[in-house]
Amino acid sequence: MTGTRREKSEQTLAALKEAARRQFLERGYLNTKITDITRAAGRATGVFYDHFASKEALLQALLADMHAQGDAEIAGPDADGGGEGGEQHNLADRRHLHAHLAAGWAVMSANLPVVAALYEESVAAGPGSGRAWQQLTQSTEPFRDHLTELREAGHPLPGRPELVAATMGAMLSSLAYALLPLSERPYSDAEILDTLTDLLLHGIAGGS
Amino acid sequence: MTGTRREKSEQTLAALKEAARRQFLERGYLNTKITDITRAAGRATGVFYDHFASKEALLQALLADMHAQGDAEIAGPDADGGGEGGEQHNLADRRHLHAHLAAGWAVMSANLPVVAALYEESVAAGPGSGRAWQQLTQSTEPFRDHLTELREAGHPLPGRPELVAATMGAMLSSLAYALLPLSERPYSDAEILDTLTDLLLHGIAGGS
DNA sequence: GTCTATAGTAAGATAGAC
DNA sequence: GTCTATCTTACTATAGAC
Repeated sequence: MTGTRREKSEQTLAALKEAARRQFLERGYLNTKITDITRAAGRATGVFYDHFASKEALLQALLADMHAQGDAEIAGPDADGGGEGGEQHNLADRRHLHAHLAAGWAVMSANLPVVAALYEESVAAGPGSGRAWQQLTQSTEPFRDHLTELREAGHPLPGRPELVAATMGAMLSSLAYALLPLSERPYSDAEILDTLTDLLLHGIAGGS
Repeated sequence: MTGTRREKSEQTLAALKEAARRQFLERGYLNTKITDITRAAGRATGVFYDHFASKEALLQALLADMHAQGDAEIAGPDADGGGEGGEQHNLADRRHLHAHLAAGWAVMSANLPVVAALYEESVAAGPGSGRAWQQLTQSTEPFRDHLTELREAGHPLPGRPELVAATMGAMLSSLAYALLPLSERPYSDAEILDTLTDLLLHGIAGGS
């Protein structure tokens, strides 16, 4: 019974999504046309609109899939398996900071087509739109909260938590967009994460 | 004698460029159509092609203007007025680092329409193109050189100079694109620069 | 040099057959 | 549900008058 209408539809839906992910990564989200997706999925052009209202709607669906998949927040590994409930997250602790950065990096790495597409979308909205700043503050909320705790615990910070968090996020996402898609990557994930951790923890002056 | 053909042409050229800058900032480079530019300049559509072959060519012209204007390198204030020739640039010194960041920030601020447009262009090229990484390494060459010197002088760094430089550049440019165009800016330039300086110098742990 | 008018192109979106 | 064929729109780019 692989031939019911329902099943065929789901197969097509999945094929479209998978094709879109591939195209978004290869051509970029902005450059990908509806026909690129249907062709890559081996379907006719018209089929697209039986499943999605637009390319933007498709991206939102992919985003929902990503969230449903559990890799919830871009910088919030708080729900990691085995983590004790009330455990303190001290960002000033090297292990914790490294874990946070690694988690964010892993999420972006695993969902690169979607993450990169969202990034392109927010940039394409134009400077005046304010979407870049909006997305930055939204996606770094977990960072900001941890930094606020840190400050309230008496730890001095280089600036207001929201600004520091946004700065860290700008660094992470921008670097991920530049480095992760490369076929010949000049640095390993481990080296990047170590460098980011040390830079954020002790700065240039602090050394490794 | 304000009516020679030559003069009229130059006026139109200038009007087109100025209109383009305004439109790039308001609508974003990618969203700006040729007709948006000519309309904003108060000229007919066809005129555009008498001066530029395409929107990309126009952007290159604006970039050339920016360079010609003297604000040469995005992070190289080495040619600052009054600077002694052989003066050492120690990035690990707070004043020097702050000056470098401030110079880069000022260039971006003064040429925001062009800088933002180039940023949009490199992102729109798509992840697979590698243009994002290319632009990042290119624009942070001065940073990299200074960091290399620092390392050779025995100063420990959080990672390889090129990677650290690219990371700093990613932070700067991404933050500038998000914050500078906002009509109601949540942070002053001074606060941003102080925060960036302290973060890069001593990290989260170091405090201000 | 600049204008108006229009040709050309590419992509989004839909209608109706199967 | 999916296909082919087509309509529509928006923009780029050019031609020719002034």
